[in-house]
Amino acid sequence: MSTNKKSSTLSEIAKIAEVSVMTASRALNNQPGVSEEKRAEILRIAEDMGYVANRIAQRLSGGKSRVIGVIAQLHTLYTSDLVLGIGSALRSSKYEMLVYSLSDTDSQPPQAIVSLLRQFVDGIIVILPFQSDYLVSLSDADLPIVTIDEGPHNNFPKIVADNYQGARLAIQHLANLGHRRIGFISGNNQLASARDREQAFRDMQAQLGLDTDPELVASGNFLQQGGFNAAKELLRLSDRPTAIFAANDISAVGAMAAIRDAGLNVPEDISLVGFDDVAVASQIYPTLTTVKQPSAQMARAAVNTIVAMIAGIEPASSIIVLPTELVLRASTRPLGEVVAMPNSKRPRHIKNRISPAG
Amino acid sequence: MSTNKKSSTLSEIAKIAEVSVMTASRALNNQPGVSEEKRAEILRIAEDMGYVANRIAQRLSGGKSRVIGVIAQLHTLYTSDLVLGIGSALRSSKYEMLVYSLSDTDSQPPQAIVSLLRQFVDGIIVILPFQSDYLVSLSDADLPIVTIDEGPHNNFPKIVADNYQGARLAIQHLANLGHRRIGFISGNNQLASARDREQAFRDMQAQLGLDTDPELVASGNFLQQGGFNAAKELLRLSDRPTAIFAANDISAVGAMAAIRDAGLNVPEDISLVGFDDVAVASQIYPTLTTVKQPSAQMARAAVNTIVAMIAGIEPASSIIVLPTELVLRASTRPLGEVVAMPNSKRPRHIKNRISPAG
DNA sequence: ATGAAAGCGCTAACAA
DNA sequence: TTGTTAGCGCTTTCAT
Repeated sequence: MSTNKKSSTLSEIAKIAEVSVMTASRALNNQPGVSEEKRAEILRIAEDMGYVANRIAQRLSGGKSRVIGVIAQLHTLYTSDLVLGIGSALRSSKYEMLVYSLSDTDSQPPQAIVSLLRQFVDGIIVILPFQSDYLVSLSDADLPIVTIDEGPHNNFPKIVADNYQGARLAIQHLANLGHRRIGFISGNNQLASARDREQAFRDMQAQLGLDTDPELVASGNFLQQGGFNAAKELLRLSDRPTAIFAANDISAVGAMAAIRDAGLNVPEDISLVGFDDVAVASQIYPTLTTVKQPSAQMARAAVNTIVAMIAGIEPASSIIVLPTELVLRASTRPLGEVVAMPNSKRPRHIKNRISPAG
Repeated sequence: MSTNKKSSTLSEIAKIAEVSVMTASRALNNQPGVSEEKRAEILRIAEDMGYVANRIAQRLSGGKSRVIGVIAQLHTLYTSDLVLGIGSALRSSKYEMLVYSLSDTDSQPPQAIVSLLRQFVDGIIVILPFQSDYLVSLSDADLPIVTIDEGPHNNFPKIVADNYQGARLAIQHLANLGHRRIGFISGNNQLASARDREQAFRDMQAQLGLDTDPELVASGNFLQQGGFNAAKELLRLSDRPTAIFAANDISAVGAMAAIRDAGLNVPEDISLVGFDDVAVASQIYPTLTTVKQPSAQMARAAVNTIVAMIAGIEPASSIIVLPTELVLRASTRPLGEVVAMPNSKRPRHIKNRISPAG
């Protein structure tokens, strides 16, 4: 089929086709100004020689590289999901994706990377880490940027999940099950998502007439250890909560460990709800009731937005909010329901069996 | 500080310093042929103007981009760990990392990406997916390539974990606990790692005089669902195994679900061991005894190798094998040991009624 | 020690 | 419709 010798150049193609480089360029880029015969001929030759345009050169000469840069903290499960989603959304476009992974200690990319990306890519999708101040250093560029999630100093178009509504669903669910004393494990409040979830919790406390002791809010950090510590605190309360809502799934995993550590069971003694619906939520035991972020849709929205911006179309709205959804699993149950517990099987009040698939 | 206007160019720096572009280039690249005064002067100005070299241009003109490409399947937990490790290993070097994420359906990158990377990066680290045939299309390039894990058609320097030894450790551990009837859930046998682990299992069966019924080997695929199905098979055996060794952690997670589904408990009824030591291994309940892959070391070795190759140093050995290690957790226990179950540890039997709030 | 010239592979802008 | 001329920002080679 195609000889894969040394990645031929445009001028080689042009020479063989006996046309100028520009004609070859136009033909290959589907631009007008080439006769159909020549175009076909050139395309054939290019195909034949396995020609692949050099994006570096294209970019340097003022063109597009057709590469989208993604900046993300890959060690965060939820962020990984988003990156995967962006990847597949991009696959149906003519763009490729290259990812820069923030280290877990760095909360912002080194200047070198920012410049590198700016030089090379046509647009950047940033999945916001805890700190996003560095974004301002990008803002004067003519490079399209879209962010997922919202942080301070963020003037770019953003894609967010409806965190507030999602958290409301979670609390409502617990309230429906009869819980009135619900603990909350907060996230990292530098992130709007964390603040929204907490606000929803507080609003629902008032709205539904739940217990409102301040000690019912324990501060976490979106990490497992933080969830563990926060849950420990909640369990130490003289009148401990009958349910806990953790600001994300990983915190909930930590909380579950703390609950077990205290000799209690989920959901018999304490119902537990997370947020995100990352893979581990359906892998742990009991499986975790959680609020699903629409990460695939968010990824697609981010891709659509950035592609439009690259095409010169300003996004209609500077913020797109996507709906969240409650996923019922086995970590919640009605308060006070008396259950017979067979030795061999855990009681299951929710029909969801353990799903083997992630 | 540094004005961040429009990313100044070499010629601007040169003009201000009143030298030629070449002199500026030499100064900034630490090359000989510049007087110390001029060098200092130029460096100062560059610093001052926030000059950042354009790697695209550097690369196009035959230089290095100082970027390492990584090709990986990010949706695999273990692979993610490796990528993170590569990132941090690289952080202490002058290289940056850009990741291309294979989709879970594609097992090889599109030609476009391969060309793109070849044009842009100084070297590529490939974390092998199940199929790696595409590697051959790279082999005639003068681009340094290192792979992690081993697949077919792989003539590049490779970094691997000692899968064989690790699996031996796992089986030995189970045998030490008294298990004689051990089931095995295989991985994807296109991968050498999967084959090595299975071989170790078979060798140990013979060596330790364990039960060797062929039905004790159930075929999985390194995925959760595969582990689930395989475990189901093993549990259906009339004389079912007392312990199961899964070829990776995700399979083990699936197996654990299957075991619970059958009304059995880990580790009381069945001991379970995984492989990899990904995050979920310590997040599930009970925590999973597993064989830890030295992913940080592997990442570092890959980085060292690729950096050396870029510098023109051929690696001493074409394969580097790093040791694995058994991590003891809660999913294994001595066969037949009668355990008293303290109320606080065995959740199933306790019944902490919660008084209604109010 | 310094600089001028040429070119990497491509694409805008302008001729013909 | 086609080709020519620049030039992206840098580095190599070859002068000086």
